[in-house]
Amino acid sequence: MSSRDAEVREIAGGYRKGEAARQRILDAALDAFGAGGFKGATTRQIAEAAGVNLPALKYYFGGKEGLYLACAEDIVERYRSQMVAPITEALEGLQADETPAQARVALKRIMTALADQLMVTGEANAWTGFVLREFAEPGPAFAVLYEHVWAPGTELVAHLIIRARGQKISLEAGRIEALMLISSLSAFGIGRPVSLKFLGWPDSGDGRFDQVMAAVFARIDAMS
Amino acid sequence: MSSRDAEVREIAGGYRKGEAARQRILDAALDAFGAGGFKGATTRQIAEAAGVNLPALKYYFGGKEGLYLACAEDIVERYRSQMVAPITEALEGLQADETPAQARVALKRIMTALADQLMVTGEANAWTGFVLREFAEPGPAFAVLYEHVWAPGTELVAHLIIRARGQKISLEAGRIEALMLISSLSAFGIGRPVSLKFLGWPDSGDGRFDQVMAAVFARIDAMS
DNA sequence: ATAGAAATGTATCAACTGATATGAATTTGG
DNA sequence: CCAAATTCATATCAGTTGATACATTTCTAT
Repeated sequence: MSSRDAEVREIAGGYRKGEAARQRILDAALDAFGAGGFKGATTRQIAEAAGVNLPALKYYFGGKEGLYLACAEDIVERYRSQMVAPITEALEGLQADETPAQARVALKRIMTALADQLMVTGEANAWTGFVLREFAEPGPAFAVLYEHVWAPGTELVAHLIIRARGQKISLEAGRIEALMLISSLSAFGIGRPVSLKFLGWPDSGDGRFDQVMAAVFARIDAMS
Repeated sequence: MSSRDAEVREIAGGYRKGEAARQRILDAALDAFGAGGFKGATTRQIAEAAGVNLPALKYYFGGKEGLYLACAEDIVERYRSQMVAPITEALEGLQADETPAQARVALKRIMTALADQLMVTGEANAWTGFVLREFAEPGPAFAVLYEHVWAPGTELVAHLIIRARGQKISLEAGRIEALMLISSLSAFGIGRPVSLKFLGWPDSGDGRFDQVMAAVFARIDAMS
């Protein structure tokens, strides 16, 4: 009976006070899971970082696994809220018969928004770490991340690339190029600390972002 | 005193019998650490997979952390043995004043050898997982991997790109391009299972590798 | 073959981890 | 203000993990 309380409470809003705690736990869990993976993060560490006690995790999320899954859903939500605009814009362009040049513009918008999430946003570290670990060894959160974020996003980029190339390459070739274009950003997502060290950059602020995007744009412009 | 036995034995060859066990442990550890990270792998799991008992890990490597570090050194060794040839070849070309076209050829060789390690080699999964996790959250093995593998390899690719572009871009721009070119392979390294699923490929055998390399080559040929 | 070194095996410990039983404190609606 | 639901805190359990003390077996050199 007490094991069902959490689920019930989660669905039916209920009191307002707990929402703050719930969010703090979610944030702390995202950081912890993103840094150390599922097994690398401990519930005690998360609880302490969130400023709550241990049973609160069970109370709000049913347990460690439920918390992990809630993190995945939260990531999907944050991703959606930032990417909806450029994605719908790009989809409209594809349905209309846009020119290769127009497709390149849409592709640049998509990649900029994506790079912004990876490089600039504060929670990026947790975001990328979480997704990457889940992809490296698919777990319970893989399905939701793949279906709602990765697959549609990559497919969209693939179609934009095909359009940018004047429909002269196959769907498969477009998908391969899309995978490589997107994963080339991982150097500044999950691999950011290493890349910054390699470039001798103390931080990734200001013009740094523009320099990286210039390289991405050059790559897109080279699609003929 | 017993804690120093392992180090002594490790340095002075000693008896031959143990080398086989030592190697089995190392292989099992690479798989385990690569799949689950440092905390995700348990010493019992490694010992069982290696067919030895628990204290053997301490006996041969001093403990879990020593084993982890030994894995990093092993990775460096395997990388070196496969990459020495194309790397020295490329270095010689750079010292001679090779043409952009020649630089592109050398670059293709490097990327092919790298992709071969990431995509084809059987132990690739463990390799990429291990390196990636260590880069995501630098631990004790980071230094050796960065200094001996990542930094020199990426710097070489950067110089080749600059040469391929007729010395018309800055060192920094070349480094950024190098980071992105190399990390674009991660889609088929650490992200291989997801990429295969996305492409609808049941496995990554045969012509698959060629298709990916065709995309990489096209990207290199587009450097003008 | 035999002494000593090397390798393996048994048993166990202390710390940590996730989970939860239990109850107190707090908040909400009437 | 009060009863009920919600939120939070204490204490503790059972399982796991890394480590190690200790005994035993196997191997090498002489």
